[in-house]
Amino acid sequence: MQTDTICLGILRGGPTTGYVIKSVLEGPLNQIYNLSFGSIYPALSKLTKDKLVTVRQHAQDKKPDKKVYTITKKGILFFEEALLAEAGNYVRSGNYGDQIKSEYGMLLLFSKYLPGEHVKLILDERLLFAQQQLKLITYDGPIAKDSNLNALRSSAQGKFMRGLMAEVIKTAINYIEKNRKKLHD
Amino acid sequence: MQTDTICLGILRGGPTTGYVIKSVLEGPLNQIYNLSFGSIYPALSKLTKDKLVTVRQHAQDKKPDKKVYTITKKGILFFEEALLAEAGNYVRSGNYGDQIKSEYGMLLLFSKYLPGEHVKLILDERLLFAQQQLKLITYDGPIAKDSNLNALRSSAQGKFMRGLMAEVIKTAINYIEKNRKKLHD
DNA sequence: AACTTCTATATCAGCTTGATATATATCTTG
DNA sequence: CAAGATATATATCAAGCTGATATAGAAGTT
Repeated sequence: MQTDTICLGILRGGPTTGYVIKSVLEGPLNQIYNLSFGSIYPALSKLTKDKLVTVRQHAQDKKPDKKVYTITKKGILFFEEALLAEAGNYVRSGNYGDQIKSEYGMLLLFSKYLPGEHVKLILDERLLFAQQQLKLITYDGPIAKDSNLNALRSSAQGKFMRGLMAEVIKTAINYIEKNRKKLHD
Repeated sequence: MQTDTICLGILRGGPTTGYVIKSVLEGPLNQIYNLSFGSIYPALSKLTKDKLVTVRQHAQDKKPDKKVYTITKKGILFFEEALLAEAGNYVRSGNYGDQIKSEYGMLLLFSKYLPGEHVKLILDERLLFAQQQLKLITYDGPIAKDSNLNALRSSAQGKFMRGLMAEVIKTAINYIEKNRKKLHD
């Protein structure tokens, strides 16, 4: 999905800054997608130039300028057309992620070249990490940050995706616990 | 994981070509990682220059040259050290994939801006695709191609990863079937 | 009081992708 | 059987993305 489309989609939930767009992608939704500032900031500049968003520069006394972006009517139309036009392509992405770079999957595949003790450790750490992720995703308490993230998280779509991710992680944890003996004695 | 390390890891299973390295990554293991030729060929050149692999150029009558790469003793040592050194970093990659670009996840998150009919279609196509993926991963019949892929697929590690992926996909299919009504009426 | 983390924007070398080019062999289908 | 499609095989490159780095004040922690 185009970086532009993703920025517009998040701005559809309300005006916000580039910094917050990144933090939305890094919160409970971090299993789905991520973008670096090096992609977000140029995208917002381009969107501004194309009049799909507007900027209000909050020049605060001593703080650095805070640029709040708002999606325009033109931007809303553009966003919805882009989604419709490209939806078909996204169906064939992996489960869940088409541009997959699973360092961990490769590590396990190659783990036969590692000492058994080390493999044990790697699996222990992994289970811990997975449990942390599960907590992060299923956490339903208040989040400060931004109303934008709240809206996305509590929408029917946000709940659906969080539920899906939680189920997937639980499955993975169970699988590793039951089958790890096959990778080390 | 470095492209170099991945190439070495696959060559650890036996000598082969750049073309086959790509096809190994695209077979039943495609849910874990992928690399383009634009990454693989330069990596193999670099590895050759560093004496971690050697090349035998099979200049066939009319066919284009076939370059078969073999890992050297130096390469084997380098590979195992690299794995050990970096293993800790890979534990904190996502489930499963840290550099996640799930176009589909974003599409579902944004699906509230799409007509219900369209959302229905997207979910139907997705279920079909997931079932295809499941078949590809669980397929246990003979594969021609290369002994390298066969070895990786039938190793304890390969079986473990394929089992994990299969469970995860099954979970996702069940979840979508049970909860899809929340995304369209 | 010192240190760390958070908010906030910006840049850039180096790497990766997806498309494209080239050339032959083999398989498939009307 | 001929035509067309697919598979084998390497290579290149523009466009885009990441991870690191720089900057700087605020707020929280020890």
